[in-house]
Amino acid sequence: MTTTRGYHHGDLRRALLEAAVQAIGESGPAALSLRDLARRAGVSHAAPAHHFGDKAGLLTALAVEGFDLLAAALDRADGDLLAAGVAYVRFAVGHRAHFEVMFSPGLYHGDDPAVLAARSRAWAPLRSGIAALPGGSERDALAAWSIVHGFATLWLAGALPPGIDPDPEVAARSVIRRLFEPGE
Amino acid sequence: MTTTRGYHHGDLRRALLEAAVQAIGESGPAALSLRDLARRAGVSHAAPAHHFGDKAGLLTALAVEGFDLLAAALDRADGDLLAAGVAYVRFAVGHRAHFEVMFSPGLYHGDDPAVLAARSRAWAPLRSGIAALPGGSERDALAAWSIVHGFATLWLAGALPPGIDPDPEVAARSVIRRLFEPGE
DNA sequence: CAGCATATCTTTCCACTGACAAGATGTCAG
DNA sequence: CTGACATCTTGTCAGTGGAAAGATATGCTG
Repeated sequence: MTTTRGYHHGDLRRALLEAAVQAIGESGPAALSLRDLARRAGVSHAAPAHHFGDKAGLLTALAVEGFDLLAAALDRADGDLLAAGVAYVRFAVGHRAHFEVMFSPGLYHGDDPAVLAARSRAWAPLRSGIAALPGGSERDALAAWSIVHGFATLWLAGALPPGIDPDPEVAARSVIRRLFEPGE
Repeated sequence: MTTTRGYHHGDLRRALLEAAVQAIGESGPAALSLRDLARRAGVSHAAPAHHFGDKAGLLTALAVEGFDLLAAALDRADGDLLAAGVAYVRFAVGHRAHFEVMFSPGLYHGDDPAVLAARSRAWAPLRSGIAALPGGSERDALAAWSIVHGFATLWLAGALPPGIDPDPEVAARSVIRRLFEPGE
């Protein structure tokens, strides 16, 4: 909890973003209510507007934060493509609220400069990891991104058939490896 | 099904579903309004409740319709996995409204029996196509589904980097092939 | 320290939404 | 014709997003 130090609230912006993550985790992005966030933060229902303009503005900030977190997680894989793929899935499962918003462009201002910049920051590590691979092509990068993104999305949607390994990282590792060793 | 014919409206249920597809195509599933659908269909704001109960009920019906459409499209590939993958992407792009709802489980009653049945109908063709492949495993099915679903989702989200083939089917075919011929 | 400009937050208001209840209307069986 | 029923309308309520205008704390300038 942030200290009630400094301004009226302390750091309302941060508090609202954290409340949003929690609320989305409970009921999904569609059911998000600005007034509910304001209640959670202990301020009036109009306070959020000052920081984010409107609901889409708040979700835009959340998307930027998400892309930055994702970029950091992928960077930590340090060129290891399999590790990066697993990190992608780990991020999606561990930061479900961010992830769901990030890839629901109808919810926020996708053409916001901050979003565009953060998005490309997240895309860079995967791209360079592919480029470092012998014979790595644009198509390989697209295939790698598609497979991890698809797996993560299906996992979050609960659309995967039963019988999958209950640990998303284990299941993801197996699926991603399929991209490198098709035979086995 | 329950398509009663020849009442006040004619077939309000159908009209509402089609209006929903159109409205979602314009503004996304989050901005969907039952009252707007009622206006589009020329009925009062409370008429939809009688057919679908509530908003989630309407989206449940839309999801079932979507899974059935998808199952039919995949069946038409007739065991050809590459064709099925392309058909998956074609469905997602061509029936964006259905697709977005289908994989947003927070929006509808995902545990509805009709949904479960339709979902497994859609999953069956891909599964059997994999099984028919020499050495086809559960992991292969998962990888195939992940890659097409991921590509379709990223395409719809507009998250793909520039420079991709503007025709989603062409780009998808190239990516999917990566699963079969990793070398080239 | 004093006074002011500004960022932050509150109060008030409006149009809209989803959901419910009760009544009206068309359709069909007998 | 009549009653039963599904269909649709009207009226209502709490909750929401957003705008406008006022209140208050904070930091800056002198």
